This record gives sequence, C-alpha cells and structure tokens, in this order.
Amino acid sequence: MILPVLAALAEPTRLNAIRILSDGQEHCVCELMHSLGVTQSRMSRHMKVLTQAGLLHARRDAQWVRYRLDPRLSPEIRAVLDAILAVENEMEKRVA
Amino acid sequence: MILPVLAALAEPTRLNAIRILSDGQEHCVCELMHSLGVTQSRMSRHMKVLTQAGLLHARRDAQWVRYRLDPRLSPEIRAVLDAILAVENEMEKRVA
DNA sequence: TCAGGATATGCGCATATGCGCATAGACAAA
DNA sequence: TTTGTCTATGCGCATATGCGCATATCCTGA
Repeated sequence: MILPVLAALAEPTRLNAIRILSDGQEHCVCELMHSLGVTQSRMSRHMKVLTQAGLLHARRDAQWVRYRLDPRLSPEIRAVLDAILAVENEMEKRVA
Repeated sequence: MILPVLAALAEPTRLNAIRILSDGQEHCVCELMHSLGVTQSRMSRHMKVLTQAGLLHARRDAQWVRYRLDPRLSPEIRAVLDAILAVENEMEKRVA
C-alpha cells in the first residue's frame, strides 16, 4: 500500500533521511543523527518507521546498523520517491 | 513545500478524493461524500486540508462548491500525484 | 569477563489529527 | 421572506504521533 509510505515520508526528519539515503549507499544511525541534528532515540525510531513502511533495508554490521533504500523496492514506489525528491530539488533551484 | 502535500495525501479518504479528482473535472462535496461514504462535515474538512496543501481549487457555483485539481499545480507536484496514483493502479492490477 | 560504543525500546507527556454531532452560513426557488 | 439544499465550522472526545529521558540490548576489543 502507498498510504504507509506517504505517512512515513510526511515528516521532515524522515524525508531528509530519505534524501540522504537516496544516494543508494548505506548509512548508519550515528551518521544520520549527526547529519540531521536529532537525538539517537529519535533517529532510531524514525528509521523504524521508514523500514516498516517498506522503504528501507537494515543490515547489522558489527555494532552498527547500516540502512539503505530497500533494493527490492518496486519501480512504482521508487518513482514516487524520485518525484518527491525532484520537487525538493526544484524548490532549491528556485530559491537559489 | 512538499511536506504539507504528503501529509494531506497520507489519509485514505483524501487520497481517494484525489483519485476521483484526478480526472481533471469538477466535483462537489455532496458527490464526493457519497462516493467515498463519509459524512458531510468530514468531507468538507478533508477538502479544506487538500486545498490548504495547495492541491485543489474551489469554486462556488450556486449552492455547490466545485472542487478540482488546482490548474496552477506545478509540474513537479503533478508528477508526484501521477506517481502515487500509478502505484495504486499497479496494485489493483496485481490483485486482479 | 568487562568496558565502551552503537542501536533499540519503555515510559510519560504534549500536541496533532480524525471523528460525530449540532449548528451556522450561503444560495436558489417559491 | 421563508424554506430547503449544500457547505463550513465550533465543540468535545478518542487516538495517533512526536519528543526527551532513561535504560536495555547487541557487539567489539581489551
């Protein structure tokens, strides 16, 4: 369903996390919490929401948990993400 | 901003309303409330949320208020809507 | 086994949001 | 002006959600 995806994305920190993760690489909670300026517990919970919405894949690597966009994401959902991120990029261009 | 748009769409009744309105035609509250099976006050408030998110345009026509997708919607936001509706259509196909 | 870093979660709180009900407001026809 | 239809909104309630704080859990290295 698309609804949980939209609900997950309709929050600033989570949308920013998706923007970072849209590079296709893995990122740990500690990196994201610093980049986005939120507490560790907040970041962890936000990642859980995104994961449960089916957007992310988590992999335990030693004491870290590496998150990345779920490689099994359907092309349709991926298109939604791309369209949303494109809006943000357009807005940035217009501000600049 | 894209965030209010996502928040507005992350609700079943509102997303279904958008689906109906995606035909580009005008629809009144009375029609939508019947189509979607919700009360009049609920429907009116949902339309207000969608309008304030910048997605809809309202036009008073006698005792009716005709809603339609805002014709001034940016191509980027329109692309987001299309991508979201495409996901739903894909899901339907797979169920069928 | 112990210490320390990284992540997840329980808990309580404040706010946001969806809902129904009743009513107000806008408009047309009589 | 009155009546009936359509739409918007005030109000109270229940639930959902975001937050910080503290603590539990998982893992590595000494």
